[in-house]
Amino acid sequence: MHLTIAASQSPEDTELCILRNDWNSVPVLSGDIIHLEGACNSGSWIINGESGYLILYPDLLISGTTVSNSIRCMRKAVLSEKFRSCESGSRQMLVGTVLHEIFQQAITNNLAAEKVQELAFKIVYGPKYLKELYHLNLKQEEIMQEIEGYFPSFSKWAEDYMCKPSQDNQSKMQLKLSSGGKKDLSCNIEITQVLDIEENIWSPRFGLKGKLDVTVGVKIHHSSGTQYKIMPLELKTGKESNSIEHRSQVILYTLLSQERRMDPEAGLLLYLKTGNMHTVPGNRLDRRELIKLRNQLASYLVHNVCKSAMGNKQTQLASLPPVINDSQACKYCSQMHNCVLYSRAVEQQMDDIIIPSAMIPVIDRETQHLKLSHLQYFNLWYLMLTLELQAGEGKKGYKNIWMMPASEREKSGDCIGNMIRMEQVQEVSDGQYLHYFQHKSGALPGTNLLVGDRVVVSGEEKTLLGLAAGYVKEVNMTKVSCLLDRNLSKLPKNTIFRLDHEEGGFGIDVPLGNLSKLMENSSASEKLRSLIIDFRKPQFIQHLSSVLPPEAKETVANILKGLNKPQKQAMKQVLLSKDYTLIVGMPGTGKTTTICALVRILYACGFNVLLTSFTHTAVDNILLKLARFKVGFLRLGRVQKVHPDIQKFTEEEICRCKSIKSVIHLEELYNSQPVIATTCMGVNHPIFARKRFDFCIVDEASQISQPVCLGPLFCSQKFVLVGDHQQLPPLVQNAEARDLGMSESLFKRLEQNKNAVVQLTVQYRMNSKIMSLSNKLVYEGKLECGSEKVSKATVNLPDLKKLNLKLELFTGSSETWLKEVLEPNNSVCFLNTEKVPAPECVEKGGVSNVMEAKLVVFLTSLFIKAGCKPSDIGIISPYRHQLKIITDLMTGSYVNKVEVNTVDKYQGRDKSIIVVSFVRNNTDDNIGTLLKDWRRLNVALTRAKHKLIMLGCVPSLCCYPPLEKLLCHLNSEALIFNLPAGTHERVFQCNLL
DNA sequence: ACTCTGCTTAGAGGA
Repeated sequence: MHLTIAASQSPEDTELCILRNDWNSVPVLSGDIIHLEGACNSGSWIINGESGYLILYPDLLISGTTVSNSIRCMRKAVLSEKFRSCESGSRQMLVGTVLHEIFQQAITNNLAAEKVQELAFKIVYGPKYLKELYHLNLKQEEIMQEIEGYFPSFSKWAEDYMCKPSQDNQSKMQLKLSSGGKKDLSCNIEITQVLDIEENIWSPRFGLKGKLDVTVGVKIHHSSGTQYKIMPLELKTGKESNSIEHRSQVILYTLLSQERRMDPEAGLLLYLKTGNMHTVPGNRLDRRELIKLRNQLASYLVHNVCKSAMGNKQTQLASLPPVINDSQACKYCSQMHNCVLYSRAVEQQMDDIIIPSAMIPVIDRETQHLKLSHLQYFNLWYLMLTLELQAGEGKKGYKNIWMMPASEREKSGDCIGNMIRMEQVQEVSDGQYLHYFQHKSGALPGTNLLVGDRVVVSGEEKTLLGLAAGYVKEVNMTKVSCLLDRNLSKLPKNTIFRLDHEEGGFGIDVPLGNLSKLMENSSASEKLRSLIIDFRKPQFIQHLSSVLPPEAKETVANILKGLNKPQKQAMKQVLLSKDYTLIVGMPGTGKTTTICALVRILYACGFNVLLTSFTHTAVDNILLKLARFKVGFLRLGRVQKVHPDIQKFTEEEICRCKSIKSVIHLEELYNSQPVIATTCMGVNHPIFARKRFDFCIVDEASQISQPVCLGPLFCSQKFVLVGDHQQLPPLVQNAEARDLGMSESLFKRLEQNKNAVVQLTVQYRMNSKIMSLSNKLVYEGKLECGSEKVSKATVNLPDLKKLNLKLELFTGSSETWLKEVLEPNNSVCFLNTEKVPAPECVEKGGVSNVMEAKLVVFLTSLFIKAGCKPSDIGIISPYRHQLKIITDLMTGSYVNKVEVNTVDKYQGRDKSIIVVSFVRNNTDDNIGTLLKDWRRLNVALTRAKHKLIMLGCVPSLCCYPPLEKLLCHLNSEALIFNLPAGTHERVFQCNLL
């Protein structure tokens, strides 16, 4: 096969690459990116059996284990990459992990029998593995007992291979390195140095990544002489199989090692059960076959969708590697469920799929519990998630770490280069090392890096890629501190580092895992399938008396006293539900209060509750309120992301304070509270593998995509979704996925079952004039004010008179609109910028409107002058760019305490005064999609309590149907004020006040 | 046609 290749974009600079022997099976297509290893002679490369490698999509790093697992079944290897969360651990795996750690620590410190015993005790009875032990329902004693059997082999191995071993102890080691003597195979191996533990290597050269158990310095004594090599040492705790898979893993590590140092030419494979060690030469032949395997894997992982043949250009899911014909291997396969599911739901819809005949009955049997509707649901959501993942991958900069120099990446704020390590590295807890970094030249460059962000630490030198990963603990003007997973203190003092912000790296793991779980043959999944996919009518019981325990009646009655009518109705509906309830929380109707009351009532009735939402903020919002009552709760999730006042309720903090070190105590903690709170993504926590809940409450459910929302529902009898589909839906980036319906939340989907819906209509936020806008446009008049006080409330501007006098002095009577805008009784006004003029500016990545921004800042400053607290004012706009301009205008002035944010971010929040900048202003039909969404407009209109001021160009905005409706209404109410031409010029003068 | 939040993520072993 001949390839025309180019190292640059210019078409003249081409070379020829000839693929010989079976290299021509590489699934390479025109336009693909490849990396070549080998020699180039006068513009042509020859890759054949003897020399050269072709690496397909080298920037896709595939792990060593994934490649070696693909030897037996490539389909499984691909599925395991996609359905990561479906790979649940086992007792043997945990034993393996623990033994790895013991050996790794022992080999670096001391392999003496009593020291190993001591170390093992410390590790097994320490806090590190408690969660996994709980997950598997194992006792620490069991693990201890099992691992003790390995220790004699540790000593045996140490005697055989460390500290000048005698020849006779070793059972005939054989190893020949190309760089060594002639036919001298038998040798004696001596480990002289332990250089690293769990060394993390990313190799964009071979398209591989991996973590090396141990990196050792080895002396190879042949009769003809001695050689020294730095080699990977791979540990295995299972049967001494010396299998192809194990050996392949080591061979791949010999490739990875080349990223950091000379070719080791071989690696070592140590079976800890027996203490026997095998040499694994990194032969050209084996390396070549493994790289070809990796290329195939890469091709499958990259091409996960294809355009349908039907000419309608619709994207559809691509087929996976074929099903293998080995029912024995499939019997125990951890991906069996996903394998047959994909075959039935996706591949059997295609024409050209061949399945080994022996496997057909297996696939049928394993999927017989699924109806066509279920398979279609799986297919559609898998496709949409895949499309959306691709949209995200375009932006995420994980490969930028090696593709872009730090200096260039710094410009986007996602990287800081030229860093040096300072002070000591502190081991905060096991596997967490606190590092301090300082810029070589003193001050840090501007950066987006925030506390709690994920970072990857690399050396600026190419050989030190991906040294460690962790979280930012602190950033200030001169230094950054990070909690990293590896201790970097052994590197030379003058090593120069770069810290890269790891964005987006998170895939579609959780939603895909949930989707897979929904298709399982279990009663919980079956119930959810019938409710969610087949729209089975939710059931309700008749009488409260059967759920309400007599002893709880008084408490419940007391809680109900504090609620309004629709809220009470919601409580009743939830208690009566057998399946689910949907609570529509219209703006300002006290969703948080309602959820809080609901939790208290459920607790009083003796139920346990799982409380979730998509974001940490939403979860903590409820907990902040709940903390005032006598309902105990446990908050799961990373402390850094949790609200400071809630941190003391997190698992991590409690475990730290009580220094919990036994599974029994951990289990006690998990069972101690009636309420568990976490984000929807947190459902992979071990607690959910064992605990069941009576109710699950999901807040902001209308903003969560279906497969994500599904997660917490599996471990609960009944669920309550709280949301408002008239507000913003889940964010979907990929247009095709959006068109296929990906932004439909579970809340929206289930809302068609009217009998499950309760609406909260009494609101306490907006005064009647502001409320009436969204009441007219969206809620069909259902909203009502909670009280006369709410209805009549206006903004408090103590210094308004003084300000008005000053304004008159400066502007005379020319700006009458100004007085109207400031007047507290004018709760709603729209300022038409048509005549000003205030044109928009469309740049790549955003839309903005400087003139509008200036007006916004001017108005804001007037309100502050009139005596309004900056924290009572909010500025919102649909466009991020506009916010940036507004913020920049305000920096350094007294206005800068005002919160400026997007409409999307303001959902769920409110302020006394809200200023909305609509931005759009052009004469051509250039229309964005943001303003076409009436839900976004609804959110914008319902954030203000007392005063809502909108700015925009009326004729331009009339292109957007939702805004046209709004403007028409405002016009009929005479709430639109036309700004006279040249307003801005006079505005500048006023700004000098 | 620009709205953004979730995440320890390579390997632990079994047939």
